[in-house]
Amino acid sequence: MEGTRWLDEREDRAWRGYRRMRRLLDLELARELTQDAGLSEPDYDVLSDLSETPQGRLRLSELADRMLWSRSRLSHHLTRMQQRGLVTREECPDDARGAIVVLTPAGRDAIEAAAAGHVTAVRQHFLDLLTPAEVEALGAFTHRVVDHLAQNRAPRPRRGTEA
Amino acid sequence: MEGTRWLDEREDRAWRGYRRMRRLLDLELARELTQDAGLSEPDYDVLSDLSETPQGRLRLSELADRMLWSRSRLSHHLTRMQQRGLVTREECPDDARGAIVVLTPAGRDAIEAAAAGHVTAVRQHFLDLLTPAEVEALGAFTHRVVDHLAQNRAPRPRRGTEA
DNA sequence: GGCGATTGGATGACATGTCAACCAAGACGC
DNA sequence: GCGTCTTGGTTGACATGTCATCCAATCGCC
Repeated sequence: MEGTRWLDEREDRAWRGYRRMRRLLDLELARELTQDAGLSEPDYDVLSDLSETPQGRLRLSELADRMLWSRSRLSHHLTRMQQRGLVTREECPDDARGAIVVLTPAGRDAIEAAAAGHVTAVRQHFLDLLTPAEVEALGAFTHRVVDHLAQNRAPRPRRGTEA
Repeated sequence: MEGTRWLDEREDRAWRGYRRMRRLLDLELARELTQDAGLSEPDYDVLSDLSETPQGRLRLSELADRMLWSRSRLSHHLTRMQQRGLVTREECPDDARGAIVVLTPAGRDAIEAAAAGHVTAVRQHFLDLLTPAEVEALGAFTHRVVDHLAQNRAPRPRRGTEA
């Protein structure tokens, strides 16, 4: 790795700022979330994704893909959430191997109780500190990066010829 | 929480993009780092922060503060890194309670071997996908957010009258 | 319709992170 | 100097995440 292009001052500032912001924002959002709603960020994400579907139900693997989680992680996490009464598992009619994750009424209550406060926190500590142009730019470049990264990865449900 | 201002389309796009980018970028950077250098991201961060000091040595608490880690987390992690020979602990001359974390030659080698590849990956999957104006904007708003978040938190080394 | 390959999901062992004690040493008031 | 309060760091118990493995059900192909 001889001809490495190191980061210039501007890039270094951006990269460090990004990472520090991430960390602080995570800490703060997680703190408020547990305090106000008794949920962790992963909890919130699961409930949020579920609640965005019409019936509050999703195949486990579908949910895992949306969240970019491994099936294993999700399965473990669901077991814990299930014990708290936030979700349940149902059998899948069309594929007997499959599991359907279902939002319980308690889970629905939990996310509805948490959502407003969480969005407010996201605004207060992040979005509202940005100018409209910055928000626009953020949307633009994050999606560009996502598209780029989504390519290398997961050559769609296909033969595993990669790498 | 009646009058919640929910996210408009632009904000929602930015927020989702941000979170998805984070996740994908983490996965990819961590993947390359372990593969090419046998280090996790936390490992890399510890080594990187240490190597930025003139002597490759830092008080444990100072390092923890820089990284925004709890002392406990750092202590555990150092124990593991120490077992791999990447760092050592020394007694602190001016404060007998204190511990000084020291980069070993092997640790120095490890970070030097990893750095170029990591920076290249950061460029390839992130910075180089942004226009100079976007990099500039990223540096600007992340630091703004960091400053904001740093305020609520940690009322400096002072009496603990908070909250 | 039967057999090997793949897939969906669960599980156990292990790595990592958090939280709440704990302990020794410094700081401070007297 | 000596109680008491705080601080720096470690530790153990526990929560969470990862990885490899396993099993049953589906798929493909004949």
